[in-house]
Amino acid sequence: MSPEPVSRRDRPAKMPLSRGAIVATALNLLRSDGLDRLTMRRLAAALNTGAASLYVYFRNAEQLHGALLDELLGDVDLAAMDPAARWQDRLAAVLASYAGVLFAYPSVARLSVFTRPSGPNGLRLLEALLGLLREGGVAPGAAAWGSDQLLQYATVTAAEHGVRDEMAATGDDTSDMWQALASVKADELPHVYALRDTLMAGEEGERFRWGVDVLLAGLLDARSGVVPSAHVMVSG
Amino acid sequence: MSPEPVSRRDRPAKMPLSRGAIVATALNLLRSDGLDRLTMRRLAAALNTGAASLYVYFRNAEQLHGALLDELLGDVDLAAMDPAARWQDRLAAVLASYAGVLFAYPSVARLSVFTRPSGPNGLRLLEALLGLLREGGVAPGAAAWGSDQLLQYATVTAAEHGVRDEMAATGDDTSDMWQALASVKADELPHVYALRDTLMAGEEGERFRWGVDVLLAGLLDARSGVVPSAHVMVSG
DNA sequence: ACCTGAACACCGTTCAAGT
DNA sequence: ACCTGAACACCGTTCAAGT
Repeated sequence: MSPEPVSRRDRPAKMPLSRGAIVATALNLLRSDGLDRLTMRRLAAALNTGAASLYVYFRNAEQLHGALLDELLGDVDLAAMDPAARWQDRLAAVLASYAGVLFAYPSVARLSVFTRPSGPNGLRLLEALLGLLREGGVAPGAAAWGSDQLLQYATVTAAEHGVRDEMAATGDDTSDMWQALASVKADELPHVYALRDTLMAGEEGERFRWGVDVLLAGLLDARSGVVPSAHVMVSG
Repeated sequence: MSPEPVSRRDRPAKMPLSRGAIVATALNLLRSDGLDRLTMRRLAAALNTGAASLYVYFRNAEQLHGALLDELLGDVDLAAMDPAARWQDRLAAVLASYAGVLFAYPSVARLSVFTRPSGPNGLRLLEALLGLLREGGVAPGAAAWGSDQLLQYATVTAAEHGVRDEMAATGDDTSDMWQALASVKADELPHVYALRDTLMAGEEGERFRWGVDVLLAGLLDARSGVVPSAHVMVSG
């Protein structure tokens, strides 16, 4: 018998394209090469097809990124702590789990700053946060707006961490901010000068937890803990 | 007499390149075409030269973006209010002025999320914020870390506004989040369902001011208003 | 030192043509 | 309906060669 013809360019046998197969392959490429190298062309090549084929399943690269983000959010632990713990600690743990997922994919964190997670996993995360805030006695309106602020804070913190990582990897480690602070003069910018060490001090996780506590204290504060009443529309 | 030779490709007479000239031209291109179209090649063409010439003055595109950002921050009004007003209101006004500058350059806002403003104008803004927080009685450590959180909040809010603007301009106005919230079922995600209108409600400036107040209340709170003491290094 | 054309190694997206 | 090769209209950065 004659040998079976090998599939094009000697790649593993082609499986049919599908949103799921594309996302799975994209995730692998993301893990191995990072978001910058996850291009439509390279992804298509990994799937043994041409870039044009991807546009049958995703309107554009941005929509693909959104699907990737939600896939990743499936790893967030929504009950990341002893249910007997204080609600604040459980909320911080959920946010830390979310931030941790983004830490593991630094370039995705950067992307997620501008892509509110609206897929099923993103909505589950939102539900968990709202539940914890309501449990803690945060008013409905403040919970709604506050959940957004908390999520935003965690996302940006993770994204900044990712950018720092990339800079370190590039060997571009002399942060402009460090240099700028080092040359500040006491008589020109006295507050910056006095606090120049504290501004950059602290371990990341420690600062993150501190920032979450600031937001929670603010949300519980009597003066800021409610939103303009016209916007509180509790339905259901 | 023979006619004077026109300069290459009939452009205005070439002035010598310099960091200043490059930044000025880049700002014009930014205003007219947006960041996405401000490429090294197009910028060089506007300066009547080749892209390679820009690399004499800027290590790469990112460094150019940083210079652009600091240039823009020169427009931030650091005394944006009656000095007799409450420090909270003055601080909110400074942040609103900062956010306003970014609103005027939506694509730069996106960029500034990952480029801490470390130029002279950025440092002046930081000095103003630290001064106001100290005046309000916020402890040194909390002022240092809190100024970062406030700046981050303003930056991301402006950047999100910019992304929304761009989507509206593209006609891509059916936000994924809106669609997702509309199809949430009461029994699956009860909190999200109950708050689905409030989550997206509110005018941007109103939400922004509310968020600033949450952060300030949190920073003034006795429990979160201090940072781990090991990090408070007041020098000078 | 400063400047440049040309080259290198890529991009996202569209479209006519195939199956 | 799904898939594709080829084309369109671009990118950032480097480098050898010029002035």
